[in-house]
Amino acid sequence: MNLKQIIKDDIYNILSDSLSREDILIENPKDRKMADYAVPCFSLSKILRKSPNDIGLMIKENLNNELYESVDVINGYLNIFVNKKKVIEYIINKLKEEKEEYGSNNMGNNKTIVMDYSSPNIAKPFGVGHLRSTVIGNAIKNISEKCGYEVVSINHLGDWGTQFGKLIYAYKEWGNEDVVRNNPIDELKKLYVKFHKEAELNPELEDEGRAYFKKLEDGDEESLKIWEWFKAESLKEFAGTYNLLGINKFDSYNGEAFYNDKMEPVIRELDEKNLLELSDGAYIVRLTDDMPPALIKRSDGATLYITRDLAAAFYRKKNYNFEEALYVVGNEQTLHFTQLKLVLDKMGYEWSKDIKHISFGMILQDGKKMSTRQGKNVKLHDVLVEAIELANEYIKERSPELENSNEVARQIGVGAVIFNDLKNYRTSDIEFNLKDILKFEGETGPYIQYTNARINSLLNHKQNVNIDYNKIIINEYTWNLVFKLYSFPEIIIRAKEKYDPSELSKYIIDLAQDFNKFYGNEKIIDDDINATEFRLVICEIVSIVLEEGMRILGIEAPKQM
RNA sequence: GUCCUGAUAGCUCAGCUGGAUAGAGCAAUGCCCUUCUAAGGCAUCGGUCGGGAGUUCGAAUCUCUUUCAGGACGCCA
Repeated sequence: MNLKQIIKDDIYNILSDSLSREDILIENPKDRKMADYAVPCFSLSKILRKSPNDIGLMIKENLNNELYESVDVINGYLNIFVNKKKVIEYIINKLKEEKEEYGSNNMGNNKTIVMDYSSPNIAKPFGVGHLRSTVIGNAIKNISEKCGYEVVSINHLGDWGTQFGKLIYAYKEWGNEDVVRNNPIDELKKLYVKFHKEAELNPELEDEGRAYFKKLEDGDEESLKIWEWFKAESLKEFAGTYNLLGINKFDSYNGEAFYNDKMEPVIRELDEKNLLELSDGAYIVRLTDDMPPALIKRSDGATLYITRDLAAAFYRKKNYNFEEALYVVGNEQTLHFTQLKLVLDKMGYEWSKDIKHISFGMILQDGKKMSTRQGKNVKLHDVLVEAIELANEYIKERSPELENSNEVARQIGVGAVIFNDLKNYRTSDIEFNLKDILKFEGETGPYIQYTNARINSLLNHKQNVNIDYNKIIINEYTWNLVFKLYSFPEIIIRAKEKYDPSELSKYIIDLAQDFNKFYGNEKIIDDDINATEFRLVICEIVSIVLEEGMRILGIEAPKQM
C-alpha cells in the first residue's frame, strides 16, 4: 500500500483530461494538524484555469475512497486525512510479518557496489578525521544492502606513497628501534611531525623523502623491511580501535601498496592511447583547460596517488564488475576524483560515470583543518575511551545493578560518538567538540538507545492477545507515532539515493522523539486489556524500526541501560 | 589570483522536487518521579533565514551581485 501513489492516482483519474501525473504534488504538511497529506493546487490552477480553491473543491467532491477519513480545502490546499484505523492496522500487520525486513527493497538486486571507505593511513594514529569515512561508509554499506545490493567493502589502507619515504628517512635519521617498538604509532607520529618541522627549515629533506619512496618502490630490501614493520604495528593498533567501534568487517584490506605491480599496464595503456605527455620530466595526462593535468609519474619515475587509484579502479571493475564504485573520502579530495573519472573517460571507459566520490565535510579544530603534520590530529581511540568512561559514570549513578555494565557502557559511549558523526548532513564540516560528542541527552545516540531500552522493559508486560481494532481509540500521539513508521521505507530509499546516512539519523531521532511524547503523555499499561495490548504492539513495532535503524547506522542497541 | 563549499535562534544544526504562522537539540527559566527506566516529558524565552537586487500567485530554497569563512589548485594522499 502506497498512500501517496493511491492519492495521486485518484486525483489523476478525476483530472486526467488536462494534465499528467507529474503535475500532481503530494506533500507532507509541516504542521501535522493540517492534514496527513496535502495537495497544493496552485500549479494546477494555471493548467486548468480555475482558482486553486475551486480545483480543490472539485477534487474533493469526486474523491471517493474509504481510505480517506476527511478531505478539506483551505487556502488553495487540498488537505487529506487518511483512515487512521485502516492505516494503523496495515502497518502493524506489515511490521509483525516483516519484522526487521521492513523497509527493505530490491532496487539493487543482482547489482554490486564496491565501496572504498575508512582507509586510514599506516604509521599515523587513527584520528577522528578517519572516523567520518569509517562510520559514513559503514552506514552507506548497510543502507545499500537494505536496498538489495551486494556490497564489497574495501579498506583501502594508505600504505604507500611518498609519506613512507619521509618516514623511513626520519626513522633512520632520528629514530631509535627500542623506543619505536615500545610505542610504535605515537613515536612514528612524532617522527613524521619532526620531519615536516625540519623540512620547513631545510626543504631538501623533501627530496630525501622522495628518494626513499623511490627506493621503496624499486624494492630496496632495508626500506621494505622497515615499511613492513610499520605496517604490521599499525594494523595491530587499528584493530583495537575497529573493535571498540564495532565496525571491523571488511571484505578486503588491499591498500595502495597492493597495486604496486598493477600500475605498469595502466601507464602502458595511457601511452598507447596517446594520452601521456612528458612535462618537466614527469608524465601527465592533460584534461580540460581549466583543470590541472593528472600527474601519472614523477620525474624520478615514482608513481603517485592517482596512478594507484587508476590501477585500483581497473582491478575492481574486472574483479567485481560493479554497478557503482563509491569512494567515501573527504571534500578536499574532490579534484583528485574528478581527475580520476576524467582520465578513465578519456581512455574510453564509459563506466567512469559509475565512479562516485562520496565526499564529506572535514572535522575542524578552531575552524581550521586538523593536520597530522602539525601533530594536531586527535586520536579516535582516546575519544572513544573517554566516551565509554562517561557512559560508565551514568550507569553507576542511574542503574547500579545493571549486568554486563562494561559492555553496555561501550555500546553507549561508542553509540554517542558514531551518532554525533552521522546526524548532520554528510557534506557539512564539523567542528571537533568533545563536549558535544560526550553529550548523552537530546539529539544523541544514547537518547535513541535509551528510548529503545525503555520500550524493551515495557514489552515484558505483553500478553499476546488479539486486538479488537473496533474498540480502539486513536489519539494524536499514537497516530503521529505510527504514521512515522509508515515512512521508513521511503527514508531508506532517500538515504540510498543521496548516499547520506543523515537522512536516516534524522528520521530515527524523530521517531524516538515521537515515541517519548507518546510515552510521556500516555499511560501504556492500564486495566483495559485491549487498549493496553494495542499500545504494547505499537511499542513493539517502534522498537523493531528503532533497532533496525540503529543497526544500519552502526549503533548497538542495549536491551537495558 | 582561479575554482568549489558554506552563511538560518546565544551555541550545534533541520528545513524533501520553490508552497500555508521558519523547526529541533543544547544553554536559560519554571513545572512533572508513593504509577510503565527522569539518559525522559510539558511549558516559557529566543530568528530583519549574512547584505542588496531580480524571477512569480508565492523565495530560507531559484538567478545575479556583494561581504565573510573554509577548502582545492603538477611531482603529498
